Amino acid sequence: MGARRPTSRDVARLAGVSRTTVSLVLNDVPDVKISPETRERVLAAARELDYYPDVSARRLVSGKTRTIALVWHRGPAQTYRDAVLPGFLQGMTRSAQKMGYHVLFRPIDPDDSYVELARGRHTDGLVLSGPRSDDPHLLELHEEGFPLVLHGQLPGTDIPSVDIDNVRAAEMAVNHLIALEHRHIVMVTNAPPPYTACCQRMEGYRQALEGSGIPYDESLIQFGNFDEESGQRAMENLLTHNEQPTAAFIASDMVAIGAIRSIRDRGLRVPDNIAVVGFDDIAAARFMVPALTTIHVPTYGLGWSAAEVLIRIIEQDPQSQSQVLLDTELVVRESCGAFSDR
Amino acid sequence: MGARRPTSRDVARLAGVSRTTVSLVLNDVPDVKISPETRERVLAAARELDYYPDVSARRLVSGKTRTIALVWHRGPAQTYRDAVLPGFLQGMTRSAQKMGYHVLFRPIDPDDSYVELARGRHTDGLVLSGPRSDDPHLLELHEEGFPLVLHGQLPGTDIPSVDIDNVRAAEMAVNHLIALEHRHIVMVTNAPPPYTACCQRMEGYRQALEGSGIPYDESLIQFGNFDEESGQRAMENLLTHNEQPTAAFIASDMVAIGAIRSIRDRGLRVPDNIAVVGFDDIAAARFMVPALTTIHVPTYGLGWSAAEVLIRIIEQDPQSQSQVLLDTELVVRESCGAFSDR
DNA sequence: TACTATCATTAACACGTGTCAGTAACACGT
DNA sequence: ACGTGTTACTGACACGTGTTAATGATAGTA
Repeated sequence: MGARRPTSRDVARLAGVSRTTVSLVLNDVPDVKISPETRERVLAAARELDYYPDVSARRLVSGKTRTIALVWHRGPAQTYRDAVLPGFLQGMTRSAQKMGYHVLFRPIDPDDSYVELARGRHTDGLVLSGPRSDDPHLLELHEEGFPLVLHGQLPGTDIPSVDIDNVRAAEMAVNHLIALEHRHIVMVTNAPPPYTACCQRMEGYRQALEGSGIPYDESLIQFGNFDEESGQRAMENLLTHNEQPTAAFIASDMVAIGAIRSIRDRGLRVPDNIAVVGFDDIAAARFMVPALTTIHVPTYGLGWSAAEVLIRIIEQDPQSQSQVLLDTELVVRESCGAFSDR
Repeated sequence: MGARRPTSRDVARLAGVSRTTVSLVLNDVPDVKISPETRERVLAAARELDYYPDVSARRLVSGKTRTIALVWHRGPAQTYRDAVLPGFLQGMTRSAQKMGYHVLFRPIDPDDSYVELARGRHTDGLVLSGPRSDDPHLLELHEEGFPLVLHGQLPGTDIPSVDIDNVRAAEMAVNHLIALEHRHIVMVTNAPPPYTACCQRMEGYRQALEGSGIPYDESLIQFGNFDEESGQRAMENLLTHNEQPTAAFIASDMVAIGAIRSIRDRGLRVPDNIAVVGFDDIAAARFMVPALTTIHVPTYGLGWSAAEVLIRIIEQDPQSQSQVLLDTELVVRESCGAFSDR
């Protein structure tokens, strides 16, 4: 009944020392001399009582929570973001755990707020994934000096961020098609132009073409919008209004699924008539027929880095590098036709 | 510089009242009379100072953290579990949020522990997903009365749990094949027999067959092991050692992907030669060719219920129902052949 | 007027920890 | 004998909140 959970005072009493000594021993405070036998007596008492210090009390006095949160904005790209979440979250949590931090998960809709996480000393810092540039709290918190890290870039701010190098990734994808002797390559973006990643991937497409002396033609680009349906429509437009391309760079696997459907609907085959390279390497890419050649995004690494950068900032580590760009990898499967010529 | 964050004492000073009054007003304590003008003065002061109460202090005194954790065991079924995580976690978090709780995410490897989450007053309760029956801490915590909810069932305990009705789901899947006039139906399980879900899905398969007077033959069952490769091997065995079946119930989509590959390798077609029904409805199921007919698992609902049940227990709500079984849905696509006869 | 009831407010304690300044006890060198 | 260090420990305060019992003021009765 009255089995109250033990406090450090109980441990002190049992070990016959003061509460201070208990704290010093259990926290291994450096530069403090405790005789070996006293130390052992304290440890034994703590073990006997199955004592665990109360984190709330500890946080109150230290002013640190040793907790960070992942604020996960929901939006139009829901299915895509669901594909990213497990890797990102696990990477972030592992990294945080390694440095002694816990992770709070907080999905939010466009309208609702997350400031209380910062304001009430709930967390020591936040990782924000998928924020809109018009987020009212974002700059406010940043200017107050509250530790923040973005997943994805927001142009025009100096808020630390973690992202992939979209330009290089897209360039790599298109270069692969060029190496397969394609010259007439269309593109469907992952999202509308307001999204930073969209423009960056277009830029990579442009650089790859120009690097090989192929003229860059904007009419060969259509904008996708995260989902299959947008890909189907975009590709339909491209096939209707242009000379038939031999290859397509679709800057999102989800969009690519729709685009491929549209190619098939015309009676054309992938990769024989049109080679396709996607972007993201979602789980389904491996299982499609033909398996999708795509850009692999290191979601685990992104989460890991996000936590690492954030915690560096929290602990005011001067060597904190604030803009991290991770490399991607091209995963060659079947849809690009690299293996199909015998 | 000295811009210390405001405390309730600052608010009290600014409003010209005592700290107690501030607390009473901001917490809307019932059965306490505060004059309207005082109340307004306090609220104004709090607004002006941008005051947010310190959660650590609040937790210390109340003894409640209003936080629950999701303990996510990693294991052999990694890719499958990654497919479940987003739905479950978001469902759990939404539900918790609605009741004023926060959610901590904690992935753990088979060896490492999670007891500190319970012991240090870190959380008020835990949702455990994918625990092994030999988990040493599990019963210990439960017997101490610490609030726990399992995702998935553990036979032989009375620990509250949330799961789908595997037996009925499997029965539904097989009945669908029977309704399509299949009589020779093989089965590949999702996992080896130690896993509860495996036996339950076998039981559903048996009940469906016997309900239609089809003899139940154990030699028509092979055990899968979460991944594609196991499915490929299992189906290969079935096709080698038995008369060729007309349909297959594969109790896991991931396993089904391998099984279908093995069917194709024999020169057979799905669903024309062999109809296939899977289980789980992972994201890829929609995109496969043919699209996979499967059992949809309400991951969001499972997470939602888990949090709901857990919080009921924490708040000692007497109407807490401790064993929840959620219904599943059969998603008819192409692989079962329901649409292929013209 | 005196006594009671209600109202609005507050002083004081408790929650469990980290840590600073201080204190005995003892050894050491001159 | 006296000052100086060192060792091993402790008393007391602080962190910011929720809450109970108490208080003064005001109104309502007899």
